[in-house]
Amino acid sequence: MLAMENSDDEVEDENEWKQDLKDSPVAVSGTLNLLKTTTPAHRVILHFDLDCFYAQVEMLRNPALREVPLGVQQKYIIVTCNYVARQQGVTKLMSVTDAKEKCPQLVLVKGEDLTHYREMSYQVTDLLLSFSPLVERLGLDENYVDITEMIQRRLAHAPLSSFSFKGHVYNASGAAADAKASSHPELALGSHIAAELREAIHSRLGLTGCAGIAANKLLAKLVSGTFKPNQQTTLLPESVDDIMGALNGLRNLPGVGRQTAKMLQSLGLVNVRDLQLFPPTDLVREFGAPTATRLKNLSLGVDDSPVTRTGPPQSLSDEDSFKKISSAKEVMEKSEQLLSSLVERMRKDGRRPHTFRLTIRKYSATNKWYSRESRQCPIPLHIGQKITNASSDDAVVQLVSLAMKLLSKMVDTKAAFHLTLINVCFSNLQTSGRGSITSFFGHDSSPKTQISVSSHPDPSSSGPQDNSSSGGRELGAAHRLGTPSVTTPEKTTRSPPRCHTATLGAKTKQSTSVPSEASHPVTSPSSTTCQDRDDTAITVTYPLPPNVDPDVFGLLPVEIQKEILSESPQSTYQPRLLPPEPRLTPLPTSRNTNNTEEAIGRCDGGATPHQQLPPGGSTLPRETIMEEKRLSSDCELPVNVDPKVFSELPADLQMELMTEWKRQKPLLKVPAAKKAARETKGGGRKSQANSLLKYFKHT
DNA sequence: AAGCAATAG
DNA sequence: GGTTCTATTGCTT
Repeated sequence: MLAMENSDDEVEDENEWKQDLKDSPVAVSGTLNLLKTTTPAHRVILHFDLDCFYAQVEMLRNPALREVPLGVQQKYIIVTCNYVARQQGVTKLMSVTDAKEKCPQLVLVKGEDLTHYREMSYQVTDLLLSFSPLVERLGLDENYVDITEMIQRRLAHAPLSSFSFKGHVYNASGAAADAKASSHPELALGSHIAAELREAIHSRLGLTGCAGIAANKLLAKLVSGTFKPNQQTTLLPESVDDIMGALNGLRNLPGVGRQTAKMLQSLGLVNVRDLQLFPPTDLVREFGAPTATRLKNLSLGVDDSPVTRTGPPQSLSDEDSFKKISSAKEVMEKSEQLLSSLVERMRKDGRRPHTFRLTIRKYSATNKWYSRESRQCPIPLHIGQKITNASSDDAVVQLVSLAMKLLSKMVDTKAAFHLTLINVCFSNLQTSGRGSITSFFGHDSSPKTQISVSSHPDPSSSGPQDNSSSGGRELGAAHRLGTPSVTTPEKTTRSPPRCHTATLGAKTKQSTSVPSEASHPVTSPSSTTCQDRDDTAITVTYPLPPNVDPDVFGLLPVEIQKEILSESPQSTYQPRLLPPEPRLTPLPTSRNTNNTEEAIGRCDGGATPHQQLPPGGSTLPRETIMEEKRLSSDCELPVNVDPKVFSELPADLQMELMTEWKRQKPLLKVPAAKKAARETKGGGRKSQANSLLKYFKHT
């Protein structure tokens, strides 16, 4: 990007042009119209992860706990613990009995009530928001921050002199790292910004945490944990391959959960390298093009997903688990408890819920685990009003009766039943017409919206910005509705709420893009139609060189990928558009069924009973799968498609075609694969005589 | 819109 | 392994 600086005479070639368009509306207008401005630049993403969050909050509330081994307990589980306890062998999700065994002096505090954690969590987010508008929450204790703009601003009028890294650099020690600082000025600056944010969070909120600084969310998250308590790590592009390779199993890739890992394992894939090398066509067959592409990219450390601002929550729920509840009366009492607190939370939020859901977990020997079922319904207007308005024990009563109706749709209350969990949930939250809420969520009431740009006063180097100035974004405190601001040192001034975009009512998803007035004299307001944040469109990845499409990238031969990633000569790849290919007739599942037997138990010890694998060649032993790549792929082609011709097509096109052809494949497969795991679902429960209804006249 | 699965912390 | 108490997204009907 610096290279572009002196490129007055440099001709933008088509690819860069297009890339710019996709990359950043702002950069586009700047770049196109005045060549001088810094171009897209690499994104720099910060991942911030609070250290043993619940334990920290408890230690904050009671400082005496800092010196003792502390565990936060929910039911009979230690959900987290401080580092003193960890040194004694206590770990997360350990049972209380095990923990006490390991560490008899362990001090326990109850943590079922998340109120304090939630409040502190939002204070952290709010503090981060005061630095940059692009903050995405992940659970209560993690946040992503897109700090690209902050960096660009500093880079602009910066002491182009010495750059250095704050904190650790992945796979590079002090001296070597410093040498690299000048070749990665954005990341170097990013590391300083990370240090400032951590310091702000420490000094103002008293909390410590880890930060990861990298080119995308995936990498930032992965790197943030490399030095554990209260430290930070920056990942340089040349180390991407290292950090991906260092992952222990595919399960450690964010986005790959248990089920996906299982399916991958059934394909013979157990570590990241396996996935990197696995033939794209086979992956598409198993998962469909979009997921296949995502998985491939994840394995390579490629992630173009934007940091999406997290708004106020889209649902509020309260739940409790227990050994046994088996009577309608107990359900009512429990529901009332839960609803009382939920309604109170809802009232503080200020928005009005329009749908209500009841979720239960039934006990049964076969169905012992993980089956929740739920029923939901609209909330009648008169009940909705009572929630937000005056003290509404009234609302609670009505809601309990609603809950019982929903319950009767799931259990035969006349017969014996056994519940182990109840959850009540408000969703479809709408901001009430011009109320207090409007001012808080005002111009951005949609929970998730992407902000392309903010008109920043520029904090210029440190400290949160003065959010009372321009811009009309008073995001600070946006989430803590009703919570009388606690300890925010610099009280987040809820500035004159100018809800300019009077967007009440239906505002779903859209991108609000505000032209920047800051450093870029935006000149083509019209052309920039920066609504290119559309999910179906081609996505872009920043860590990749400017003219490489990430969707395609994942499908290139590995050598090429690595070459590209190592910043070697530009690939000659040109993004392809779909040719007017005439619709080919779908392959009528002429599946040459698995030409193989099982070979199931492969791949590491097979202690676990592998459920039988999905049909279609995936049951091959791993080596076979690897070797067989090409062959297996063309036997899937429709009869009227020449395999050779097909193989010549660009990989992304292959994927799209294949998805169309076997539109059903993944569909059939997935259920098949999960069948075993989930077959336990008991006999269907039919909605039953509403014996209970008579007790609730309702209205 | 409803219900559920998958993922995550 | 599916604990606890949430919350989000996407698929399917």
